[in-house]
Amino acid sequence: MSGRSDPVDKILAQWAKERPDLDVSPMGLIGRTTRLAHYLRKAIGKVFAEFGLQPGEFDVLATLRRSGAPYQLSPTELFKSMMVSSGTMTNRIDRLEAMDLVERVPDDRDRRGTLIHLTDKGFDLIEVAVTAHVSNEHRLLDVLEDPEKEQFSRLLSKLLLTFED
Amino acid sequence: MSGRSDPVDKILAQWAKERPDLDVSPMGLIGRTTRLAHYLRKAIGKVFAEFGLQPGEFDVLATLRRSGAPYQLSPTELFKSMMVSSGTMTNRIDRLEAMDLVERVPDDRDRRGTLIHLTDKGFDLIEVAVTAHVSNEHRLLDVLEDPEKEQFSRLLSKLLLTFED
DNA sequence: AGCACATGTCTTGACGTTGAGATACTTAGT
DNA sequence: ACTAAGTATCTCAACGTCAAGACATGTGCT
Repeated sequence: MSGRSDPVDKILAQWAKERPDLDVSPMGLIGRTTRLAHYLRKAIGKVFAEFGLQPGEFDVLATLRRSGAPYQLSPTELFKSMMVSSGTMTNRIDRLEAMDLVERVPDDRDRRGTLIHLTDKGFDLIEVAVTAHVSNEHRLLDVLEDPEKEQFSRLLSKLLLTFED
Repeated sequence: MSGRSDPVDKILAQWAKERPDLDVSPMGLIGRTTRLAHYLRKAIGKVFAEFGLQPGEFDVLATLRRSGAPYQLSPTELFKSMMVSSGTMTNRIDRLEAMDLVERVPDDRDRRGTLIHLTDKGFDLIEVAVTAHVSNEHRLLDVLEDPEKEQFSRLLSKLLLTFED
């Protein structure tokens, strides 16, 4: 059988009673996904806060870090990879620059462009922050067995691919 | 094997190269979840917009509708069930009231309280909006086989329950 | 070369949400 | 009855995000 009931089950039961003409089963899957994302975001954000970072700021530093040496990307590469608007990225970079975690350097190849470069201070910070973050993520997924995690990822990926095209 | 690769796989590969000391596998599951939630939110919001509603406004109307006759709940019941702050709920109710979709009525049993009541206009609107919404949700999950949906829901629920306590 | 269109970044105003606090009312204990 | 703590709702300032547009530079076509 399926496990204990969660709040989403109650919602589905209400709809079944009020609108028996509708098959509201997709609400279960979608509602749980958005709800889970909400909790994950919150739990993960707590760790970021310990390092004085907001989620969006962490994302920028992490993206620069994992891009490898020389740890710099253009604002456009950054905002496209994290699905936010260009204006949002400008603001994030402004804040990170004020904290001396990144710096704007002119792009020699394209005089319209700027490259966002991780400073030494930014590198050191994201290095420890990522370690704590990943450890936290392990903890959050602790209830799932390894095969469950794999299956979960497979299903997520299958659905995700219908959007990423 | 697992299906085609998605953008999250690229992120994991980058981390594997840059930080081989870390087991970043939870990033895969969590990253896909938040990413999926982002796309779902966007795709679902389009349908709401067709009815002149924002996601949060739709949520309020839908919660009132599925609560059954007499279609009224207190602001506190509303904001707690949808995990937003009380201030957010005040704003949403203000907007819905300006559209004549809900009305504030005094609570006889508790003079501090107010009950948010779905107007006839609000009822008629959410009735058609929910129908369109559910149909849209079916479409969004079309790629998944029925057993996959069940498994997906089970895994989501298992993880979700670790937060809802 | 010259011109039209595309691209990169930043600016601006508006929006929804948050969290802290204010106010009014209720409940429970003495 | 009275008081202290709790509850319900709203207010307010701050914040991050977005969408549209401005401006500068780059690219491709004739």
